[in-house]
Amino acid sequence: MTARRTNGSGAAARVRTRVPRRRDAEATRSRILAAATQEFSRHGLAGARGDRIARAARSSERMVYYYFGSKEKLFRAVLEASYLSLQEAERSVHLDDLAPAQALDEFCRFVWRYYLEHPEFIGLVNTENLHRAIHLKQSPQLTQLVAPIVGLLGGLLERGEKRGVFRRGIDPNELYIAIAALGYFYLSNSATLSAVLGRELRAPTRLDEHWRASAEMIQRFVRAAA
Amino acid sequence: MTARRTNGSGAAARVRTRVPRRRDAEATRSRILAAATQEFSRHGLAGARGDRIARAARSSERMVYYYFGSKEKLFRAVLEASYLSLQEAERSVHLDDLAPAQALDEFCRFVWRYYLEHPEFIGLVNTENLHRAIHLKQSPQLTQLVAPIVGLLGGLLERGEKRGVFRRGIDPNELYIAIAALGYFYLSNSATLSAVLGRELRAPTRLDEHWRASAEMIQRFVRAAA
Amino acid sequence: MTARRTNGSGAAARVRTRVPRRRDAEATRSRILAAATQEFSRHGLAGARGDRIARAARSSERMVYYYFGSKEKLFRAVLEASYLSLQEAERSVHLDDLAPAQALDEFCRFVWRYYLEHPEFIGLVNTENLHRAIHLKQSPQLTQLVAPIVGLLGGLLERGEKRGVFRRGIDPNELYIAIAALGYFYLSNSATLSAVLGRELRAPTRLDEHWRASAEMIQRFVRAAA
Amino acid sequence: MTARRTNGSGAAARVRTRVPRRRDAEATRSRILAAATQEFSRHGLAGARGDRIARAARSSERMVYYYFGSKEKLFRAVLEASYLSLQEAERSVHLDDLAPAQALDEFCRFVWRYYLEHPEFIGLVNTENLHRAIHLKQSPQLTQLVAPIVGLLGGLLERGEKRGVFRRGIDPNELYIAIAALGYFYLSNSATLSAVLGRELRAPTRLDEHWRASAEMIQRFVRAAA
DNA sequence: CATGAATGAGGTTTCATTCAT
DNA sequence: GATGAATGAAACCTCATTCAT
Repeated sequence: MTARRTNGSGAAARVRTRVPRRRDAEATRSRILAAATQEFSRHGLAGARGDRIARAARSSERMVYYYFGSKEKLFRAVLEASYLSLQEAERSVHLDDLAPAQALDEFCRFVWRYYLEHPEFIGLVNTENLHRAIHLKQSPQLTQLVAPIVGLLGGLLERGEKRGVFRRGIDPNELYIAIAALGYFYLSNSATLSAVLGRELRAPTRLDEHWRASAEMIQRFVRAAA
Repeated sequence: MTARRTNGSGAAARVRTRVPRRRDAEATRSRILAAATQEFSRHGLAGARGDRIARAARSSERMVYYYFGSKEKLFRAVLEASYLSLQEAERSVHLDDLAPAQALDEFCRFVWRYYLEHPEFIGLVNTENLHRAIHLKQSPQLTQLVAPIVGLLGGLLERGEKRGVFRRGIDPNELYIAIAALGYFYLSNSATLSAVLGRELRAPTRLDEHWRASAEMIQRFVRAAA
Repeated sequence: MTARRTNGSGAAARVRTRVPRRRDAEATRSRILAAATQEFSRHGLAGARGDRIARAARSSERMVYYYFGSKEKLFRAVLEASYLSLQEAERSVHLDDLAPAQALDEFCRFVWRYYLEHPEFIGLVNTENLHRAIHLKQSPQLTQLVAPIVGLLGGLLERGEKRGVFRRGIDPNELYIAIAALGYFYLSNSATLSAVLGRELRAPTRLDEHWRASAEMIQRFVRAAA
Repeated sequence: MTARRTNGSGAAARVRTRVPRRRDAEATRSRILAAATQEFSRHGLAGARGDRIARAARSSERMVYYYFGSKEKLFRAVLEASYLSLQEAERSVHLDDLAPAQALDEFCRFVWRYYLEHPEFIGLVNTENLHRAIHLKQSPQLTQLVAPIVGLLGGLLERGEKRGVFRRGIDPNELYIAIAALGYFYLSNSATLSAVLGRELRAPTRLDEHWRASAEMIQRFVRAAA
């Protein structure tokens, strides 16, 4: 029912003989967080199971409560961590050195790649939307989280507009949503869409085709009339 | 599981015009189905509660099992009914009398409206994607369900192409997905997006703005170069 | 959930146009009884399922209650019918024309054959013993049911004793029990015994061997010392 | 399912001699097992009730699942424990120091006594036979369980044969079955037999008489012709 | 004579969580 | 800091049975 953990991180134990469990505790905590991220993403909040999280984290259910207090608090912790990861990734996006159209393409690619490589993020966000974002609203640090990235887009639009390559009057928020929508929806709904369209949307060629079509759509949307 | 009874006992109906509906199987069944549709959409499969469904249907939990056998089978029935409703609605879309661009606009409007007016559909589809479409795959009648509507789009693209108003080489499947994505994602994720962008996406003006921007994007995507 | 029965026993309907359902009712009743016999025998009283009985009888659960009132009453009816069948079969045993030893052999063979050919009887009796014979005790006609057959055995013992081939002082009741035990136990417990002894007790050769050994044991038990 | 804890915390035991046994896993587990043994024996698998088991074990239904996982697994555990108890008891039978006939008598007495003193065993075995030994077959350790005791009988037969007191050609398996049959059937079916024969088979005198008659029958069966 | 609809009560099982050491 | 034992509440589901026609 509950896994035992032979506490034998040899090296660490040898180095710090007086503070033996310190790092270990942190490690346990983060293994639980990682396991919970997968579990909540794959099964939703109601469908997530404490024992599966404990097992996947090579810890015990008791520890989950020890560190996180309750299932809901654990979910909030997972959600916060996931959004912060996204924000951190976004910070690595630098578009200033590129021509506007190319920069926008780069941005689209970033968003698409992030969703593609972080399926757990999509699952968590869907779950949170099922719950009408109540957990998100409880984490003040997460509100207005996307501001910087939208700011980035806004700057890019302005730059492109000045150079005459982008048309005027495009709302950066709407643009952000459109870019997100084209990638997110495709991946989040690939299972039902594949069934219903009768073709496998996760096939590598299809994924690539979709990203290209999406980027094209975004470009044509912002492009100034020739 | 249980036979349906098309309630057309003409004589009885004539005698008692009030139709007490106490032992009306079809009515009970469909009240349960409607209640379950809401419940599953709002809480997912794992989060849905049998007693809430029973109460909302003004029936008993026992009846739920009498008609549908199990929670999962009930979910499947709900899913089938929802997809069939969509298909039926799609059948009412006629685009042949309109100019291509206008027809495409009409199509976008239809999709957007459907999602807007059927939030329960979005909830169900999200839930089904969480489950990797296992229930959908078990309902053979639902596979290839969207084929007709994609065919419609394909015909439209061809027509526009011939008239020289649409460019060539656009995959109707991709176009369908893009149109769906722009509407679905916005509504499905409005809660988290509102929190994270710091603005209420459900405000009537915003909704309208979004539909307009989406339609514009689709038009620009297919439009032949001037 | 419940089976339909297209009531079309053509011939009967044609012959008696005024009393159309009479025989049908009787037939339904006895199909239910037969189905219940199997079900109770195979699953016990608690494990028996009304819907399985109804389905096997090509009738409905409602009819079961219509004819028998309750599960327990149905069980009693089954039990009574089964014991009466046994009694009837016993009435066909005639031993008077045979030499005592041969007659005893014949008797053993009868008992063995009956158990072998009526596995449902064994199941029912086991079930009734689980319930400490409360149903049997409620059916006054069934008490003292075996009296005649024990009487038969008693007569046989006397006859053999007089001829000097059987020894004295053998209780016919005990003899009856012993004969029953050797056959009943073997068949009733064949599943666990086969598993535990590591050999298939139901193999035709084994069955025959056992009957022979049992008959031999009985003969040696009653035989007068040479 | 859950690890056992051999309750040997010496120090603690020394401090509190009363042994409060409140959080004693092994004790709880075995109380549940004992209660379940009675319940399954008395009511069969389908008729057994979880709440009765919990109450009799002075525990909770929840604990039953904590330790045994499901009703069926609990039944399997009960069955295994019961068969192992029998095997253990059999190990205490030593026949080598007695003359063959006397040893055989001793053996018969042991079997009879075991059944008489372990009515729960008979109930369980009957239940398991109702289920065609599916649980027994799932417990590999229990297959071929009776091998040693049959071996014992085989040795005894050989010994008696050499001394000329037992006749040749007797299958120890058949002999074992016969001995078991005579005792088991009498006790297992005492309720129906009593009703049907019109005499109380459980009366102490009757019990004794039966054991004597059975032993006599076995002796006469194996005895070499004078 | 027959039946589909309905149901209360209770069955087994699972869940998130806390106790006691 | 960590753990195994324990638990109340409620989940899903099944059963024998009755209602209303």
